[in-house]
Amino acid sequence: MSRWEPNARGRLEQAALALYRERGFEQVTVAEIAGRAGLTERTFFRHYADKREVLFAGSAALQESLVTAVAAAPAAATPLGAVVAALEAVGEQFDARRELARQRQVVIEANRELRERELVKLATLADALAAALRGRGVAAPAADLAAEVGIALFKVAFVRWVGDDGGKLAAHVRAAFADLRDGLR
Amino acid sequence: MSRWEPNARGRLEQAALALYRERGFEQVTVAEIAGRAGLTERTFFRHYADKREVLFAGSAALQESLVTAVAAAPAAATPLGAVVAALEAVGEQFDARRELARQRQVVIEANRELRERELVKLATLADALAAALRGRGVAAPAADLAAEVGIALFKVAFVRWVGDDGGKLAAHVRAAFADLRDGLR
DNA sequence: CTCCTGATGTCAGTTGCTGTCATCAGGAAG
DNA sequence: CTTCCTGATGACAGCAACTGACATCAGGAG
Repeated sequence: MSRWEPNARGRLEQAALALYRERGFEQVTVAEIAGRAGLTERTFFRHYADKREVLFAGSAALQESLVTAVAAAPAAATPLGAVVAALEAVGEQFDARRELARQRQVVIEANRELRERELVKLATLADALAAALRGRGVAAPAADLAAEVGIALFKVAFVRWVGDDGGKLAAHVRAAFADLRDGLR
Repeated sequence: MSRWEPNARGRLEQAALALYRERGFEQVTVAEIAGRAGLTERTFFRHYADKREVLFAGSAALQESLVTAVAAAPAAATPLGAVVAALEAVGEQFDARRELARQRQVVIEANRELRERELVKLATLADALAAALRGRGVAAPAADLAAEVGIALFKVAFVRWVGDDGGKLAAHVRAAFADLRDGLR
């Protein structure tokens, strides 16, 4: 038996989401989150760089999945096509945790600093996507553009998915992509 | 003659940019900025909500210009076409202050919190563009998509413009738009 | 002349975040 | 078994961002 309760990070994330939902991000102190998780404030900051980051622990895994999926897209796919395929592929990760994603999104949208942080995560995803595209031989300017537009599609699709009980995220990604094609016709 | 030196905001903005360039955003305290501007820390926070915001004073004017330009686009223009036309129209505002924009961008890119704030400003612009499009009778989903994609084009064009001495921003916007069309062919 | 307004100063306080050192269970090495 | 080391944690002091409350006072309105 180990000296401390296991899964400190998980406890911190749960405590933080619960408290943010109860009273709002600004009304919660880091000391309270740590206390509910049976830890101290100092330990919170050893696991998360700041008070916002605790809500974005999953973004690294998402990025990895996306990059892998881009690399695995058919060789004949266009840059944007590969990105869209990758976005569709990770859709299941969201579908499986619908309720958690919804709660998290409500908290994020209620606070400016959290919206800020989310945008940074999306921009980081765009950078990673662009790098993955370059790895497929796509030239840098085209890779940047496809990645940015892909993230724009994802943002639109995600909003529609959160508001659509039961629908699959991948379907919304495909729909947004189709809308873009139509809009450019 | 008035009681205080005029243009307190302008002095704060100049002092902040100068200090951020000299030592980097994190190494500068708000008290120092205020001191260089002949004011106190408390007064700084009366003009700007936080230490980052002082670098983004111009974004409100930019948003207003963009919204006006979208409203003024030809009635026959597609949603994305109207957004692109608006982006081209505001290009001159940037061309006229090339060096200032460049210095500001160097400071912003050197710091994570500032990059975060910039993304928020761009997202806010996207929201305003979408609203302006709805004002032209564009349905909400198409308006959101055109606005997001328009901002994606702007981000790409801006990066290219900053790295291209002498080129006009509007030209880079047109080029990015053309690239997108080509990529979807 | 008086009163009011608005930009500023002063000061105390909360909290996010960091540096530093102490603690101590359990595994590795002897 | 004893010793040493490692890694996660706690304890504590401190800085700086940001806020609320109250004071100040030049100049305009009346």
